[in-house]
Order: sequence, then structure tokens, then C-alpha cells
Amino acid sequence: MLTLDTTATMQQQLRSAFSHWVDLSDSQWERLSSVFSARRTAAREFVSQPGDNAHNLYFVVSGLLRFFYISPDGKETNKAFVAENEFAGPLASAALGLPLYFGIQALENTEMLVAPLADFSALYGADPLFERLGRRLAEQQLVRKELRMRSMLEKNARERYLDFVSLNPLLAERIPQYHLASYLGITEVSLSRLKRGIEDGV
Amino acid sequence: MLTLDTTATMQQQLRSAFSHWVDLSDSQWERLSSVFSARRTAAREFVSQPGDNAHNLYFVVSGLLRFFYISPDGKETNKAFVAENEFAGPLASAALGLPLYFGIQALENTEMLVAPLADFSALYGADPLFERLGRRLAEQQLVRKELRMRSMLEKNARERYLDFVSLNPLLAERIPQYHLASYLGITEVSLSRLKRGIEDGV
DNA sequence: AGCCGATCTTAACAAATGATAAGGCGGTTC
DNA sequence: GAACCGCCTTATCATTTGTTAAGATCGGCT
Repeated sequence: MLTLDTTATMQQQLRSAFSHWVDLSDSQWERLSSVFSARRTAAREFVSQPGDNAHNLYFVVSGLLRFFYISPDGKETNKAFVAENEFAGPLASAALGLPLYFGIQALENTEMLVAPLADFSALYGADPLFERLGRRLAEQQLVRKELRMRSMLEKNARERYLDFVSLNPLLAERIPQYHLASYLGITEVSLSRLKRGIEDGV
Repeated sequence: MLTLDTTATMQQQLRSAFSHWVDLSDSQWERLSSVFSARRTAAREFVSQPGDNAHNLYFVVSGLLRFFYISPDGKETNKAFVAENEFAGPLASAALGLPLYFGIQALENTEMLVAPLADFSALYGADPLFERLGRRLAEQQLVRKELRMRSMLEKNARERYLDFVSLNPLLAERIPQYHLASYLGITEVSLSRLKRGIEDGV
């Protein structure tokens, strides 16, 4: 159970994160923060399932989430990992008005702040600054997807793995190998093989 | 050489395209259209090269452009194809303030309207509607990248090819196979092989 | 007609990755 | 301690994709 004190700390962390994107006055912050509420999830629990009609914007205070697709034949593929101080949300599917097409699972005990995307985007019309915030969040997601897409097109699995570890050394330790393999677009068996080759090569 | 008349037609086409994203008053349209200018490029000509400091937003009036990365060892990889009535621009790299990391080549004789991205984004502060337009363009790019990423992760080359052809039957005819192969993340030899397998299977 | 450049196909072989099955290892639970 | 569970590794074999090289086709140009 969250105490008031804990919630206040989490909100402070959220405000600090937002301040990287836009300058918020106190009243703007008040309005913005009012759409977020705290939520905790234990490791391995599912935060939401594909098909849910719960379009939310997530801010991870502590812990780690994985976002995953499920193909028609039931296979899961990891789309993203989101750790503390990061945002995530279905801006793309919300833009299309589609139901949620991915699921979210906590890989660790996770504290997050959650805003219904409808509430968040309702702010856009209220103040151009929120519109700007929305644009910048979308642009940030664009940057990530762009880099990942390029990596998929230009590099083989071995290079993608080495890049991931070198860019996210701490995160790589926290993600089970079979989830990381799925994120890289290969099987866990193949990743295990790649790692052996890399170690032997040293 | 563009006649006034032709330019007017092109601008009309641009306005119609923008109207899918936001409702523009005449004065808003006037301000917005003032940052665009017409440009023509012959088939096979390069519109810009990686490393250029020319961040532009493109609207293709007629023809076809390909956007491509170049890896350190000089290999080209196609990032996107943009045909008539579509927008494209380095929203991601612009968000990061990075130099342009991809090149653009016309695959057909192409007419386009071009706006320096700095001029376009300068409009954001002038009117929340432009900020909204910017957000929606970013979200649209997000949707495309999302779908493509998912396709790369969940499907093999054969399925990606079939999906592309079935979603873009006309476009597929206009793109040389070796460029399409690069877009799909495989070699032209491999794509040729896949096509044979598909035909034989029929 | 003859040449040439751009595109596509094919073949033969190599390398990368997938599929399946088996087992190991550490931690938790009963 | 025994039985699990989650995770990782290994081996074997099949499939997919890459590499290289050669030739075919088509159009435009001289």
C-alpha cells in the first residue's frame, strides 16, 4: 500500500522527468500530474494484455517492464523494455484509434505512474505546452524506433547483441536472456550460441 | 521549369493532404504554405546525401523517392519509399539535432514541395495548430515504423515480401527488386529466390 | 545493327539462424 | 532432501539467407 509520502516522492520523480521535455509552471504541473495515479506490480505479473481497451501512458518509477506482441499462433515477441525514469505508451495505436495490440509484463517489482491516454491527450487542447509535450514524446519514440529499425536492417544478430550490451550494460544484466533474444529477433538458443562464440573469440 | 499554374496545382494538392491532419483556416494555410517551395528531380538523381545539413520536410506531388542509410563500409539500405501525396522528413534526427544520416534519391521523375524543417518547426510556437500538425506527423511516422518493426520481428522474409506486395500492389511494381530487397532486409538474390518459390508453389 | 547500362535470374557453396530434444544449475517450496 | 520451476546451455540436424560469379533480358543510345 502506498503512503502519501511515497506517492509524493514518485510524483517528484515524474516532474523531474517531464522537465527534460518541457518547462512546466506549477499550475501546469498540477494539471498534468492530476491525470497520473500510482500503481505497483510484482515481478512476473501482467500489467495489461493485448486486446485490453486500456490505453495508458506509463512512467516507470522503479523496476522494469517488458512490452510484447503476440502473433496469431500465440508466440510472444518483445517490443521494448522500459526501466526507471522512462515513459512508454501506445501513442501509435492511440493515433489510429485501434485496440491495444501488445501486452505488458513486469520483469521486476515495479512502481509506476499511470495516466489514461485519453486523459493525457485531452490536455493537448487545454494548453499548447501539453501539445508540445505530446509531440516530443512521440518524437522520442520515433528516435528509438528509428535506431532499432536501422540496427535490424544493417546488422546481424551478433552485432545487435553486442550493441545492446554496450549501450545498456546494466539493463542487459536485468533482462532474462530469452526475453532479450526475442527482442533482438532471434531465439534464445541462437543467442546462447552467439555468446559462446563471442567469449571464445576473446 | 515550373509555371505559376503548375505551382498552384501542387500547392492545392498539399493543402488537400494537410487537411487530412488538421483543419486549416485560410490564414493558417497561407502561413504554412509560405515555407514550402517546389522542386523537381529527374529519375536516379539524388535529392540529398547523408551528412548534408539540409533537414527538409518533403511532400511528394508526383513520382517516387527512396530514403536510404549508408553503413560505414558504404552499403546502402533502404529505409523508406515515399510516393505521391505522402510526407517524409527527418523528424527524429531533427529532434536530436543531429546531421542528416540518410540520403534521398528519386526513383522516378519527381515533383515535390520542400520546407526547411527549421522553418516548419518555427511555426510550432506561432500557433498551437501547427504544433498539433507536427505531433500528428510524428505519430503517423510512429505508426509506420511500429508496423514495420513488428513485421521484421515476427515474420520471415517471404512473409514480409508477400505482405508488402499485398499492401502496396501498385508501389511494388514501381520499385526495382533490388531496392525492395534492401527494404525488406534481404539481398536481391534472396528475394529473387523467394519469388521463384512463391510462383512454383502456386 | 551493335553496344551498354540497369535489372533480374540462376547455380554452387558458405554462413547464420531455427527447431527439437536433452540436460544442467540455482533457487524455492513442500 | 526431494520435487519443482525458471532459466540457460549444448548438440544435432534442417532451413533460411548470404556470397560470389556468371549469364539473361530489356531498352536506350550511337
